[in-house]
Amino acid sequence: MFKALADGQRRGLLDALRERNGQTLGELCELLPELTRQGVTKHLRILEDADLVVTVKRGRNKYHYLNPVPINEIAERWIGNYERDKLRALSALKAALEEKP
Amino acid sequence: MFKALADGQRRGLLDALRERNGQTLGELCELLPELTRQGVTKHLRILEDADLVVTVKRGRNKYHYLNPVPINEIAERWIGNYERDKLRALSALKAALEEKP
DNA sequence: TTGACAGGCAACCTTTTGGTTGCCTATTTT
DNA sequence: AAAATAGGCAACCAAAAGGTTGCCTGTCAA
Repeated sequence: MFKALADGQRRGLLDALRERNGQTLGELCELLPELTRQGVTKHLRILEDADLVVTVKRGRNKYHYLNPVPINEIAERWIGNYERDKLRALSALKAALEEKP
Repeated sequence: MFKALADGQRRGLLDALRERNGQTLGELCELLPELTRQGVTKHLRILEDADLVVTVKRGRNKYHYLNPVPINEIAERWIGNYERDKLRALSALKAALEEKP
């Protein structure tokens, strides 16, 4: 899940879907001209496995939709925890840096 | 930055620092007994480069501190954007899935 | 001052990741 | 029915990530 987000081009795909949801593979390929269709497919597969995009196949097309749920989970569970400790960590950091050698 | 967070053991190190801030390399090594000291060092280097931990060297020890700032930035910039579109994306998703083939 | 302790550096190895090419299937369109 | 369109699958390849071993440098304590 973090791994899926760890690649810039994949984040780019998510951004593209955020701008216009429900794009097909071909449309998304146009946004990454430096990659082949299969390269894009692989990235989308990873995003799909991470449940960050969800797809609908209809006819010979496959439409890709952004799924905001798992990102929300990250925000709430992981980042939330660290946020909770934000001030404490910052003050500990400050204290450590201010101690005289 | 996302890459730094993409590894489970690195997230484990951050968790360890969240529990007790300012640990030395040796202490952190005890938390990952399956890795050698140098393995842990490499992970810490990556976290340091990503500015997720900050270190203070004193004497022969090096103390590691969690830096909550970049995580906060992720939460605000990246996740915030997607959050903003959360409802919109969800409804688009729902609409797409409900369309009859 | 000698030895032990904490950590750094560099070379090396293995697996994963990002990407490609080539071919195949299914749906449209004409 | 034929040709074009949209996508899937599998094998292969290069580069990067994760990890190891071996040795070297500082710092503290006996």
